[in-house]
Amino acid sequence: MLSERRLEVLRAIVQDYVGTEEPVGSKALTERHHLGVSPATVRNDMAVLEDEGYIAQPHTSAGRIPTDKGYRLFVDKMAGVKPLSAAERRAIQNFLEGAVDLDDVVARTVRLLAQLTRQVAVVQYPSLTRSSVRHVELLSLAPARLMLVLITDTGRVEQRLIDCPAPVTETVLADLRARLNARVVGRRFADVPPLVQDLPESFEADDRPAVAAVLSTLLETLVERPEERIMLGGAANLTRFNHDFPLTIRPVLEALEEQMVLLKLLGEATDSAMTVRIGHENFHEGLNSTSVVAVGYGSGDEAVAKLGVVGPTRMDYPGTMGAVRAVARYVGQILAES
Amino acid sequence: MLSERRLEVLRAIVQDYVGTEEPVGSKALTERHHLGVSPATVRNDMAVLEDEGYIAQPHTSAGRIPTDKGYRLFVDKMAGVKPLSAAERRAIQNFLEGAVDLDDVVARTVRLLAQLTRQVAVVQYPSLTRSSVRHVELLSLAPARLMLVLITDTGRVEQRLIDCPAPVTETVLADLRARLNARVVGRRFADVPPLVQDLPESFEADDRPAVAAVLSTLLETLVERPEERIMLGGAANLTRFNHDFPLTIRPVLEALEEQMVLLKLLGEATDSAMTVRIGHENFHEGLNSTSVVAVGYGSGDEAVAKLGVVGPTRMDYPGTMGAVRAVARYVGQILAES
DNA sequence: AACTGGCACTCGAAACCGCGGAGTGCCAGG
DNA sequence: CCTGGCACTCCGCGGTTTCGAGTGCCAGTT
Repeated sequence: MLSERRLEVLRAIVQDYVGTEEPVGSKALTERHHLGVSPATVRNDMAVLEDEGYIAQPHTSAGRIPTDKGYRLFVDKMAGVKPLSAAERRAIQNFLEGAVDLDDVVARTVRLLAQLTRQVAVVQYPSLTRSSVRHVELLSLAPARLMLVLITDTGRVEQRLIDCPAPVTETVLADLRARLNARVVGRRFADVPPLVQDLPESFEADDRPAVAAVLSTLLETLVERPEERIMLGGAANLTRFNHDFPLTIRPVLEALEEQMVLLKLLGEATDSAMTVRIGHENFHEGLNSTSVVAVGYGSGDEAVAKLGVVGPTRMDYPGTMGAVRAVARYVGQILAES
Repeated sequence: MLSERRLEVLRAIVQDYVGTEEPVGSKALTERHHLGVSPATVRNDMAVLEDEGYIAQPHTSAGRIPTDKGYRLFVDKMAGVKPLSAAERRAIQNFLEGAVDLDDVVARTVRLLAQLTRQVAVVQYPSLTRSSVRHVELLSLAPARLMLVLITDTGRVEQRLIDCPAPVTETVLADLRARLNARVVGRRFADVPPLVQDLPESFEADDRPAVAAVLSTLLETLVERPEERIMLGGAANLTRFNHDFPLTIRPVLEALEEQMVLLKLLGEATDSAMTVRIGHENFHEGLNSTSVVAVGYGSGDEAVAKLGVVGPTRMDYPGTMGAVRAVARYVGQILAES
């Protein structure tokens, strides 16, 4: 176990390094923080911290920088979540309230997060699988061609084209529309399948194939396509750090273009606890010197999607966590209102 | 006027520079291209080309690189549009045909363009203002709360919430829905306003405010919100060039995050001719060493939106133009089919 | 035992230097 | 009008030097 002062030294190192982006030495430490001990003592502490793997030297006789393990200890034991200022909160609220539809909410959220944290922001669209049906609409575009429009309680709209095996009359369509809505409105997506299974049987034999086609498309949309959409922004912030590396920015940009990677980045945890993944804790090569701060958000009590930021491991964790949490809350509010 | 051979020299310089990314000298030129003259002669030609402003030296006694003006002459007079190989065409077709909805079409198009050109791809969603109405749907979410869903012939779907001043009965709603569709389906957006102006008058006085609310939201969606959405991809390609400059990648990334800038980049020309804007021809600072190749695409004869790529001025213009044009065509086809 | 001042040592970053070579401009001759 | 030759320029590269921040260790103090 590390003594109290050693922890204090680690904290000081993290803070200084985050600020200056340069390895921090014993002398600078004692000057900028009043630790009440001499540089020599700090050096001894540093040697211990290094043995334990919390800090490292880029090369002999340079200052120390925190390791992933060091950052981990920092966020677990020492870093609070810095709340935002009142002004910031108001700005968030105002900015998000101007949104006209779901796309706009997500777009604004991304911008907001990127600006607030000065890092790359990632926002997942409210997931289909965790939300519920507000309305199902069926439109006839041509005699044997329908469009299915699905509206969720989070304001998301999905549409699908359906080619029917046979023409469908308006009356049948209206009938189907009414029954469908009666059964599924208000239901969670996952609960829908059993509720509509027997629907075709209540129609004339001639119409059953068409009804079946509609249902299969509906179920496909609801369940079988967990393809989640994601929006990201603030990529320009990648250039703020990384003075040394087009070398390191490259794989990050590549990773950020992969929807799958982004989804995994945000994590699959369904509860709304904030997760911080640091450096090598990220499974993905090329994200080994980045950290991800993510949290769920939702219109109600439960999270329907996640959002977060990815930045260099040397980030201001308390500040970033504060911003992420605050934005998630406000987005949740906005979604609940619409 | 430049002699035939001087043009040939310019072409050779452009091609070599695009390939090697290094200033090209007279000797290398005569070796790689059989110009039939000696290096000394080429040097004289180069001197002339430099006087005319088509090429420049990074510093005395270095090779030459093309200026923006040089590239301009190159694409105007010398560069054809390199057609894609049959294999590439097939790949495009296959890839785009897998799309399930408009979002997916756009997403796939962006990927495709980025991969094909190895540059940053920009695709504008089919514009609202230039497309026509396929269907208007009205849903009642609560007694005095409606949702308007608008489906365009390009498959785009817009939805809006409407708060009505008074509750609306289902019959009135059905009536309104039917009349609305009868009047506007198949119409271009711009033509809609006069067609619905007198609609409120045909309803009971009690319902007119609600009808008016619906109409105003509809018109707002059709006309007053020319906010276009844009998707981009392939940002990682920015790192392929620019070995020298995180300095130059920064402003580009920033510019690419501004929807407005992107829209202007694609240009406002409504016809489907391809535009190439080179270096300083771009109004925007920070895009001064990038070129933009853009072209309109559409489901029919007329362009409903644009797409293109942005890359370094030293790009393979014929190849890029070929890819952009081909992708635009196939996307047009796909949209027409859906 | 814990802390401190002192000291020799290490090693990267920056400055400096010299050189090779690609490329140029110019000129005189075909 | 083209060409070979020639002197010149300057960048890029590798090696050396210097400088200084920072370290580890030790002996001395509290």
